Amino acid sequence: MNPLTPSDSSNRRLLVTSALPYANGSIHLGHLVEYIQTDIWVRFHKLMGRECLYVCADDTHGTPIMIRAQREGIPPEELVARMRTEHQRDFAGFNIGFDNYHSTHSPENRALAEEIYLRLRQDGHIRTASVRQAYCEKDGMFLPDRFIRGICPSCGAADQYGDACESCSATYAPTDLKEARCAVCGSSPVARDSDHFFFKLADFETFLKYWIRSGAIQEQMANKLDEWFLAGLKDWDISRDGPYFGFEIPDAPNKFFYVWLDAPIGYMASTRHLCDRTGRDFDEIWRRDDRFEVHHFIGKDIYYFHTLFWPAMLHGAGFRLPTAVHAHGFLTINGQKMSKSRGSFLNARSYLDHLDPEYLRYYYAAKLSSRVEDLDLNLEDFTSRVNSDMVGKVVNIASRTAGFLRNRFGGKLAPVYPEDGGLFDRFVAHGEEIARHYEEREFGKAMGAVMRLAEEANRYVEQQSPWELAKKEGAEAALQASCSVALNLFKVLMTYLKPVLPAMADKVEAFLNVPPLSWENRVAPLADHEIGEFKHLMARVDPKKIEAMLTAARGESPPPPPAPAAAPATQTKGAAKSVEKVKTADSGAAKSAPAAAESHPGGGEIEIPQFSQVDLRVARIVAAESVEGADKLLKLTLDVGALGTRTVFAGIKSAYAPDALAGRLTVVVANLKPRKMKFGLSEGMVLAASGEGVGGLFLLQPDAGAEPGMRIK
RNA sequence: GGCGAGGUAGCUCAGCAGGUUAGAGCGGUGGACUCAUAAUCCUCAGGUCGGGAGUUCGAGUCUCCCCCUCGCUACCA
Repeated sequence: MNPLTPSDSSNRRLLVTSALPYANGSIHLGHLVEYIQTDIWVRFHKLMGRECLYVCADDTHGTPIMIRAQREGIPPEELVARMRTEHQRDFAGFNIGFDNYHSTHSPENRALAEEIYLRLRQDGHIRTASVRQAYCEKDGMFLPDRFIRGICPSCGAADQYGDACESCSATYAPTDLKEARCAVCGSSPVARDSDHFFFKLADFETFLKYWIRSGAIQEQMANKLDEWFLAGLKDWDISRDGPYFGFEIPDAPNKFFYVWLDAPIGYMASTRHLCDRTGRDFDEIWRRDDRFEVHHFIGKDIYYFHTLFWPAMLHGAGFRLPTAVHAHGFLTINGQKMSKSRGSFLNARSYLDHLDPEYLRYYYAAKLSSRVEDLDLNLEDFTSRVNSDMVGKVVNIASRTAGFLRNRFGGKLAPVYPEDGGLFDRFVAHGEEIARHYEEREFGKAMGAVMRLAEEANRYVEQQSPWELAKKEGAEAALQASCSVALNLFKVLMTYLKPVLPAMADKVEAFLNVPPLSWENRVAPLADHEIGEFKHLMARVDPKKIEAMLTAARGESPPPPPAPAAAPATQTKGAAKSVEKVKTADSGAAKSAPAAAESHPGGGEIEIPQFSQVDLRVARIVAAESVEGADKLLKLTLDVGALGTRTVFAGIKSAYAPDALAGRLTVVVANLKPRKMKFGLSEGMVLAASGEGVGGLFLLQPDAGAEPGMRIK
């Protein structure tokens, strides 16, 4: 038997977690893949009558939180509290049913982090070493790589992070960066030594090698981990110098636990909080492994924290190990990675403002498997799938038969469950297969099985033709019988869908006038029973609302303007590629076919507000010079009046000599997102005309009298 | 550059211990019906299974090479 699917025993007890969302950002649809996946799994186990505890918490520590709080002028505790409220509200909106939601900035977490650390230290798994790091004297703090910006030592690109160049992909130490600056205050950092604490991961190599092949993690993940073993396990730096928002390390003043040290411990802290609240025994869950299963659901991006550090920490500190770590892939939207700049970054809140959460729960369920695969949210597919499966197939069974029972029989089902040729029993029997799919996290297969049954139920109604029976004299019993059968089939299906659609299940329970549906009680058909009034169980997805959601999302972070025809044709290869992606994403989000939109980048109508998003300005070319190493680019220095001076790299060298440009006026896209190019930062785009197959490039120029900085509209 | 995942009908995906005419849902076509949220039921629609080579009596299904997409990573976890 697959170790990931423990044998079914009715007295299974489980603790289940989703990864802790970071308190620095909002919940988005990508996060929700995981929370919905976990929630469905948890609800399934509860539906089966098992004890299943679902805990989570906000992940609150680290430099990004500290700095953001500073910028907002509030204490980090306040920021963290606010984000937690927001997160919990979003989760509630999607019916994520945590049994406990806590915070890593909690006394429980501090106590457990200290306990684990001290235990590891006592057993010799912690060592100290001096580390040289960038230090900002003005801010009085060490700077993580991401908080250092400077010029890439390899290619000279400006404004790069301290660890790697986004322009040329070079990697380096922060100390190699030219003209390094603190990302917070802009001053130059200095190198400074400091003692750090390291967790000696290599002490656990043998144990880990065994554990990752024990069936606790997916094979794909285990394969990837082999790479790390091959490279050799390195000690893990678990301390940070103050100021740092986190927990101070025992016996080490002004040293704090690195955020990733105490984050997974948050699973335990939340458990403890739950136990204290409900009188359960924490030790029974986390200090021994024969009472509870412990399952972590995570994204594939954080697998090494959960499959190397985390089990090693637990093992070293004398706690139990997770029963399993389940990783899922990333979300794409219309085939593309979610992206703020492409306007496809959908927050949980934006979705909830326009659409029913149950749509998304079903759609994700229909596409989720146990494998580590990315999941694509294709919005057209989303609409047709939800509408046809949920409304057309499932809800329809009830909606087409409830009326007869209500109008002709006062809502009464047949006094005895009618002869149905074994249909009901087969529906019940399919529960075993569906349960197995749920258990194995093959939700897509589970949904497929349910839909096949829904089709069968509709076929049954078709064959019985209650609307014919309703017209026939003396066919009352047959009419009542066929509708009773259909509704009983519907009830079984809703039981199967309850983990995915808790809100609809509630409505159905009210409609059928029955106690909460459970896996066990699905076997008993309803007879001699009065149902309630049938009301709409689910509205169809309205494509207009999807459009509204996308528009709103774009409004939150305006995308680059639609590619003007005169975009400089010469950019680096990588940059050109990015521009194309932007186009594809935009056309994909619109209702026109992507292929058609791509072949006519200028096609498709837009509204004035969209056009107004492009800030076109008159600019005077103050200076123009050729760029060393670039054969098509000219570096232009532009005077844009009140907007100041801009540097723009334009691909017009083939048509203009630098000397001929100085002093003349032209048009610039002033709000184009600055693009890092190999030769420096380009802060806009000048407009020029060019024709397909026709040579030449013609820079736009306003009539005499225009002044630099004037808005063009 | 390294590693991982993937490229199957218009769309979303199954299939893969190699074996009869490659499947499903949606969309599309034609028909039926009118109870139902223009839902449902029946029928049809024929995609060189990314390209090439190989193994085999026989390959989406195995091997090798190549192309493309996505992601991670780049002696820094």
